Amino acid sequence: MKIRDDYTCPLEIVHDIIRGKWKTIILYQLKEGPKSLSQLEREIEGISQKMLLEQLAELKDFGLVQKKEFEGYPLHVEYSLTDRRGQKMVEAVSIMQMVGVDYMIENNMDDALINKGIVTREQIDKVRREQG
Amino acid sequence: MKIRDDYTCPLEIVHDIIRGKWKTIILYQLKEGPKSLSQLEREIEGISQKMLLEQLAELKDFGLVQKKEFEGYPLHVEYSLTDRRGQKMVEAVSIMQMVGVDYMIENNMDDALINKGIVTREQIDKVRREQG
DNA sequence: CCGTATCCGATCCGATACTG
DNA sequence: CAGTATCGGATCGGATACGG
Repeated sequence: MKIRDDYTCPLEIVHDIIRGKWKTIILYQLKEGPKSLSQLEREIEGISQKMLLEQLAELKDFGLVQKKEFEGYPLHVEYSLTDRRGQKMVEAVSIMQMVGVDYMIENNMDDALINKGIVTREQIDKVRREQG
Repeated sequence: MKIRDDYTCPLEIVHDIIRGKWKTIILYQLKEGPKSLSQLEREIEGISQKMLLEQLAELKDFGLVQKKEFEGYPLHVEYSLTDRRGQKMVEAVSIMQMVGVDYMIENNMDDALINKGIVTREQIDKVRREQG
């Protein structure tokens, strides 16, 4: 994915960014704070190093993620959300997360949610009562 | 794009939905209210009927969009956001829109924004002063 | 006006091998 | 640990034609 330079609609460009397979998950992981490449690689199940690096580079180009490199060996870098756009974008991602939870509850995928500690049985029951 | 049935992470599924080329724009258009197919086709520049129908079907499968069919000729249908998930998702899309605007302003793509009536010169100047 | 089917090039992404 | 390069299959999306 290459960021063009002739966008006429803001959504177009954001969408070009978000469509990569791993971007939302990466942003969501970085919500917890700065992380190293290997850390992200461990925490994001199924991602390859190549993909991770590619997606991070694009997020950086778009000003959602910034990179800090430390001197010395072993090499160490830290990726984190940018103050303005990165943080803002994570707000959107967080809402999308809620929408996903809603869908999973409605379609009886509760177990996966509970196993991952994303919600508790009690919260699901509450939502169920509200939905009817 | 097919919605799987073995998701373990809410973001995964939302991302599967959002990655299609036109979904965010369709959702954003529907924010204004129910619209017919042909109306959407006219308003979304560059989209083909095939794509529009495909994406609408997926949005419907995921419970973001609902469809209402009217009797008689000429045929008429109305697509609209669903009350809970559709409306919620558009909140996320709106935030993404803001992020896109931010990017375009920072990268001197003001003209496109102003031409489309998305923001005014004054608003941009204000943002510029805040950003420095 | 609304919807389905097919064909085909563009792109995405995973695996793998290699460098500083 | 962090990053680059390449290759090939899978998927996506545009064009086009056809049907209710």
